[in-house]
Amino acid sequence: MNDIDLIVRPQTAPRKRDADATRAAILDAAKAQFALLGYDCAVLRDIAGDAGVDVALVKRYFGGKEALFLEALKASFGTDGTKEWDRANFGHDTATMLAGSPHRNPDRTQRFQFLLRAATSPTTAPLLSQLVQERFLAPIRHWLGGTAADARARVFAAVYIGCLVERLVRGDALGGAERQAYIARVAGIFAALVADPPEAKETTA
Amino acid sequence: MNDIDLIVRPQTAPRKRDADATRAAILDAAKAQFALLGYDCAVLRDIAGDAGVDVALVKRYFGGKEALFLEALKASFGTDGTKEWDRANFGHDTATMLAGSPHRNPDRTQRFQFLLRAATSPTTAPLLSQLVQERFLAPIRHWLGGTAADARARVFAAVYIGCLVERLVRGDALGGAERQAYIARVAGIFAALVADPPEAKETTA
DNA sequence: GTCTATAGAAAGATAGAC
DNA sequence: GTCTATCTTTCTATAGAC
Repeated sequence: MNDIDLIVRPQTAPRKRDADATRAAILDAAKAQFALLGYDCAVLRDIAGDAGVDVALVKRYFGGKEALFLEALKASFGTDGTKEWDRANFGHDTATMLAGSPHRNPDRTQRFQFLLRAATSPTTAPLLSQLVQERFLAPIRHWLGGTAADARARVFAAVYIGCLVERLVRGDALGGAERQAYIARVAGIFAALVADPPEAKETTA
Repeated sequence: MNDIDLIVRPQTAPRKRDADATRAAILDAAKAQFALLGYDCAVLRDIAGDAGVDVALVKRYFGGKEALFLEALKASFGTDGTKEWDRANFGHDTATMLAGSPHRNPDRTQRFQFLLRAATSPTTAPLLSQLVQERFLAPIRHWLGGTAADARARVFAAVYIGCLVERLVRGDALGGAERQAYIARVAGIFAALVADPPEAKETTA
């Protein structure tokens, strides 16, 4: 963040000497790098570099790459929980978010990207299936309620994930009528999943 | 495949000396390894090992890791095209496939896994966005037709991808009533996308 | 608390023997 | 056509100086 310190005093006082700040800086850089590159391609040197410190400190504060990843993982599963979801507007709000550019909500996007990469990396995937169950699928299932809640939660999660993946692949945001149609379709799918009986009509907005 | 040759004649005639067979064996092993581990984690030595040959032959036949990957990529985009999709039963058939275990259709699963890993690897992702547009999204858009075909194609692709990701994360197949509910929901979503007007009712099967 | 220096492993590329 | 041997790079991990 603020590497002016490094330039001004190169050797004598190597850094600000604040353990908590250093730790936090490393963790932030790690979350960003793991989200961007995945566990296997992320490099401790670069993470340390982004945080403005030396690699050795990563070991000092976290013990190693895997431990650092686990810490970043826990932080990225932070509760954007189902608590505050509103049954009436959820579908439309979420669809609007998914139709937009990833840059609109960089923090959320980074967290999702982190989890997607973690889930698709052969090294870290085993760590996730349980966490996904507990902290993603179970809350959705509970929030949805009703009959066949498990199946509906899975479809729900699949659509959500798929839209996010699709958004990552297409870089730019949709616009105009296509955007409106996209939102309407996705909102309709979510609405039908929230409404318990499968005969429920798709609502357009 | 047949490494008895190696055991019987260890040095004198190292292998069967069949260029085409060797090339094909390497390519098959590469497709499997890239699908399983992704570009970054896949190791040429192991690919060669699976094919029953030495690493040096990979260079000889393909030139290097990246060239080998590109070849495997082209092969994995093989046309399971929209040509033979049946408008009436497509939704239900696809949903049934998606509800099953990945082991039911290992070849298709491997191709998808290859593409998913390729799309999420920072190294290979840039190679894909164009190919995805041309050989995945465009055919779907064309097959769907009607109004807002692009938006519908994107939602279609998102649901498809999401279901496949979800299936990869949950290892085991669904069963019983949950399975039926899952199929009904997913089939309904596809049916609504195939039917042009967004006011279309979700059909259960 | 922070950095320098180095060890050790792994993997891609390449040259040359058979 | 196929394999052995080696070079070079890259990254994690660790020990030790300031």
